[in-house]
Amino acid sequence: MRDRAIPSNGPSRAAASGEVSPGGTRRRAERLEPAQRRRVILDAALAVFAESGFAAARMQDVAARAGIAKGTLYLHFEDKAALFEGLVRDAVDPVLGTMERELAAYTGSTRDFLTLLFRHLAQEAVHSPRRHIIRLMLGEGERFPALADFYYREVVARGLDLLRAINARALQRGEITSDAGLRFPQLLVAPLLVAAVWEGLFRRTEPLDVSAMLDAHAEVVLRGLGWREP
Amino acid sequence: MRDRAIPSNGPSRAAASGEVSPGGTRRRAERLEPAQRRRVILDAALAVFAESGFAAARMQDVAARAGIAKGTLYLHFEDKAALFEGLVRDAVDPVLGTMERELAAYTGSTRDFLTLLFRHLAQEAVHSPRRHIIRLMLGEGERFPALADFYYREVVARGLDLLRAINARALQRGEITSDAGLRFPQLLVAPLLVAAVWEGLFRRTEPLDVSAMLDAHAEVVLRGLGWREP
Amino acid sequence: MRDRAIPSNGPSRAAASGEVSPGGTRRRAERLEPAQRRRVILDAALAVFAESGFAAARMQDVAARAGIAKGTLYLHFEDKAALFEGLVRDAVDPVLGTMERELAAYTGSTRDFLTLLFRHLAQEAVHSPRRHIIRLMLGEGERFPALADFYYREVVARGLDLLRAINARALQRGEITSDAGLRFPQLLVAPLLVAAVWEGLFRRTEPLDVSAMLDAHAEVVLRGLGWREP
Amino acid sequence: MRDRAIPSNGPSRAAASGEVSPGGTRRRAERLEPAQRRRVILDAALAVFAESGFAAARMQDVAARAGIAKGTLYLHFEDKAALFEGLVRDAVDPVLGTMERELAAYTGSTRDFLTLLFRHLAQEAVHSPRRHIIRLMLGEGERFPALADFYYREVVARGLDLLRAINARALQRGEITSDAGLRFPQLLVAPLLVAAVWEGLFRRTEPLDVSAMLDAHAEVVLRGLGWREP
DNA sequence: AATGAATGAGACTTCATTCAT
DNA sequence: AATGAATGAAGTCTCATTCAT
Repeated sequence: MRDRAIPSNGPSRAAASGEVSPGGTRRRAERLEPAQRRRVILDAALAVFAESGFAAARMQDVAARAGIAKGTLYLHFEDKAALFEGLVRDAVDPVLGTMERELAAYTGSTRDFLTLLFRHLAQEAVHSPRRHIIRLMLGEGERFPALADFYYREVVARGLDLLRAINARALQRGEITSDAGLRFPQLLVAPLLVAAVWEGLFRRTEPLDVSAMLDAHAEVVLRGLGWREP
Repeated sequence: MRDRAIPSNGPSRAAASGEVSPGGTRRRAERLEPAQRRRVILDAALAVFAESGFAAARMQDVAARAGIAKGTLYLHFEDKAALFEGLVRDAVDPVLGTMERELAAYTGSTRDFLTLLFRHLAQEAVHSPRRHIIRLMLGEGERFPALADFYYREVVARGLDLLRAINARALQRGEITSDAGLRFPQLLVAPLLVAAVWEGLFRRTEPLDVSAMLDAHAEVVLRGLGWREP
Repeated sequence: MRDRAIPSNGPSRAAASGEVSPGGTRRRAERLEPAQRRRVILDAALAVFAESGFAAARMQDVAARAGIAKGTLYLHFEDKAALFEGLVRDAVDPVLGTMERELAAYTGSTRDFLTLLFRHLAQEAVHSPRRHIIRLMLGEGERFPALADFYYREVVARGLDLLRAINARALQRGEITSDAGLRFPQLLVAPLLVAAVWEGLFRRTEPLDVSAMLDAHAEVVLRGLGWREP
Repeated sequence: MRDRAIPSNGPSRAAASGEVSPGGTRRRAERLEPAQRRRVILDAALAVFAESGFAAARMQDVAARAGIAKGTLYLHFEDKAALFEGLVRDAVDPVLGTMERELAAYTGSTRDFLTLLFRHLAQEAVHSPRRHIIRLMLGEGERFPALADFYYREVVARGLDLLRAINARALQRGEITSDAGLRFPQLLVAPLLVAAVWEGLFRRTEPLDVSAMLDAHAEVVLRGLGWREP
């Protein structure tokens, strides 16, 4: 067995009798708009890659979960790596764009905006189905440099830019005094990474109240940046 | 079909007799104490698993890097999963124990101790060869729940306890006023996780000055906790 | 270590494109109905297992003899053991059913019926391709208890029941006087086992005239059971 | 796994933790007379080969059961095949020699001698540790032609000769009238083969009263050969 | 477009055999 | 002589990918 140290709980393959009966009962899947079919496949792929990681994920399982035949996958994606890339690229989310636009329009206090942002990002990093993307990047990113680059550009850099903009405005408005968040915007989102990782690894052992932690973080970091009620 | 009444799958004569085949001159590795051999294997395994992740790592590569034959691996580890577990378990480090003892003996300011701690942990998480362990846990941990548990107990829980102790003492001494770090010690180490991940994924795209970031973090978080020079 | 981010282990281009490599011209086998393919595989498996026994048989050889690739075997049988079981189960033959029906319809003398039965069984045990099944069961049966059970139920028990019925009828008709064959029907077929084994082991050293032996057996055993011409 | 369809109940190899600790506690075995050591090894080998057949038997298990190290085996036997051959050759038993001598000296009735012979052979074929040799020959004989020859010469031919001698004398004495046993002495021992096989395969499913069967056989076959109380 | 049987490279693991101690 | 760590060929089984239908 290749690597089934922890057996996946996907569809079991072993007929009890040891005889394998090929030719399942699946009917020919109905023709779908390519874009819709792509959507279905990517959703299935996210689930399977999230459960197994890249190398251990089986194309067969992706196909099964998408309700199509193995061969059909290859009509939409060149190969497994392309599917993985497609998955990550596709999951890059409108959240950032939304927040960028909201920031531009926002007139309220930075404290409130930050609270809003954390809530959005926690949603994204801890509860959305896309939360798995983060773990996948952590685990496989080093072996997909092009993908890490892409992810950096599309997600990380934009996110950090957004945070810098927030900091810059807060400084300019006199809400905070420290430029630490301008120099290292990572400090503002670091707890989100902790939350994402924790949910993946230690949730069962020791649950974490993510919201409370993020509230505490907001409080600490704002005070730490020299927050002064405007 | 060739006669297989007397199969011979022992070491090939050519290899055994010391002939040199072009491109592969490996001799029989010298006999080693089991503990030493184990050490050699684990070092090799760390390198290979770090580079490839669990599923994509090849036992063959581990063996080659350890300078031994494939079969020898299995004299020391039941299978690939056991090797991986052995790797993680073995890498649990004295750093925490050291810091725990140092904290007990430390009489200086919490600020200084925190600075010291960050420097130690950054060393561990960003520069030590064991830094890969963190990424491996991030990537594979969900598929090795027993290992995640172990890692939680031996590393995470102890680390968080240490941080709680630091916070409690600082509060008691009147150095800080907020109990946020007592409730969520994760906030103190979150940037270390960021650093570890960044080095793995984005180092090439956008280097990060980890020391400077950690200094900024210390400054922000201490102020955020209500730091007052004692 | 070579880059394995995008491993390729699909069919090699050379093979897929129909190039001919010297010494191995195998083309992709034509698609077959699962039942037909199964038949082909089992025939090949019988040959290979018969030649080598279970442990020494190679799946590769079964595949080659079936004219398919290794992997195809596993589309039809879970593993090697399942293939072996399928082989034995499948070989359970209509001979017994036929004889059971013939006995019910037979009105001639028991002597004649027994002669007929021996001829049939000798065919089965010494000349049919299924003769190997017997030796396989002898050699491997102890390591496949479920299979031994199955074989007992489907072949041995039914065969002995048939022999008991023959004995009972002969007694009732007054053709014989001894109930030894009723109590130990095994005695009637024991020479068939000898024949099967002899052909496998000593044929080359010392050929055995199976027909003559069975004729002698019929003569001796009938007289021994108290045969009296009806 | 090579073929562990039915796991041997030999010493388990899997440490629960997955870590393998080489360097057992076995002390260096005391020096033994080569002949004695050979004896110990062959006894161990019989047990292991009987349980697993040739291909699936492990030299390691033989060594362990003999209480010696793997390497030591090779001081006494060239290789695995030689060990197997040694096993079979060595197990050729004095029973035949004894019976040959007893026949020469025997003055009683053939019926009594036959009863005695059956009892001896049943002991050999069903209860002695050497009973496994028969199954081994059945299972592996075809792949060890030299061994099958040897076995034929040393056991089968001699046994059949003995039976022919018995028949010849009985005919000459007028105890029987048929020469069927002279032409096919196999008929006399066929039930022993059945007994040996039955014990190996069907004992658990359906026990067989071997003694009673052999008594019935003696009765039937003697009567069948035209037995007349002398 | 969709299917899924067929393919075969390759990974893990086993174990007969060797040989330095 | 005895040992057992070391070796590596070989075997089973997996699964990404292809292609005839």
